[in-house]
Amino acid sequence: MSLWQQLLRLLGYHKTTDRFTFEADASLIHSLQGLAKQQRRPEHEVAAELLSFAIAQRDAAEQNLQRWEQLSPREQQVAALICLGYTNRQIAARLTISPETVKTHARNLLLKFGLGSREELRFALAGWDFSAWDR
Amino acid sequence: MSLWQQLLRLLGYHKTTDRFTFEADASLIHSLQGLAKQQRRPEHEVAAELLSFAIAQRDAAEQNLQRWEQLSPREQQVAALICLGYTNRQIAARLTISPETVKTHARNLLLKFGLGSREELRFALAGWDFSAWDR
DNA sequence: ATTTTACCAGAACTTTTGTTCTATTAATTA
DNA sequence: TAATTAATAGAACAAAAGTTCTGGTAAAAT
Repeated sequence: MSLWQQLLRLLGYHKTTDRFTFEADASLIHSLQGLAKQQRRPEHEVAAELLSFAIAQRDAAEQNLQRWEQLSPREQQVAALICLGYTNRQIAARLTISPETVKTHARNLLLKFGLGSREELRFALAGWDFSAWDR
Repeated sequence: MSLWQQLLRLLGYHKTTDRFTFEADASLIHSLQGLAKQQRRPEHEVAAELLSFAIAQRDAAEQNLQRWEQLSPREQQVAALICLGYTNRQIAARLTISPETVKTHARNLLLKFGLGSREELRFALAGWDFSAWDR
């Protein structure tokens, strides 16, 4: 019985793996084995924990999406550019407004997110892809 | 408890009973199903991706530990307090040095980490527990 | 019709971080 | 022994973010 099948079984699944998924699993199996050996724990246990960790990350991302949707168009623009790492001055130049206005929008959107700084915003939305806003 | 042990603990290095693991799996199944449904993808595929993501996080943490160990005692102090969210002034007061000196140590430790700002440091070490440095 | 609210715009002032430089000391290297 | 390096300490200046305030307009509520 393969590791993946062990995992699926642990998770209560009884599906067979197709060929594509198996290839991806090969590298995962290797990583999992390395990690499990390092931790001296069974692979399936390590895998379950890693999944739990990853899913928690996703749940937080879901909540942030709801907050994102409450932003005004302008606030979303500013938020995206903040997360892309631009300074107020750079954002201002891009949106043809003043840096002070950027700060105002930043303040407002942070309030809607319930965050205290743009660093927190960048941290909260770290897994998001804002490349579409970077034209 | 050493920092390494703290880190391992944060990374979830602890023994669990079969029973605990089983309970965790039930919630995992639920979460996985929800996520897979949302993404309209097979559960095992989503799980593989999540695992991949989680393992990448772990690898990065390992690398950061090596960099941490290259820091001088003072640099570790400053790094820990930075990650706990203190300002230069606050750190200076605590270590009875000037804020300028804090900045110098910050500069030096960031160089050793290969990072550009304290925000990046806080991001890189986000999963670490620095409470022991917060007396 | 008037008031309220959300959105967009902006400025003055403060705080914080970043950048570049200087100096001393102990340990190591040439 | 002199030179080099790492660690620790510090300051001047610049850039960036944070804080508090103001103002105009359109739409919704009173």
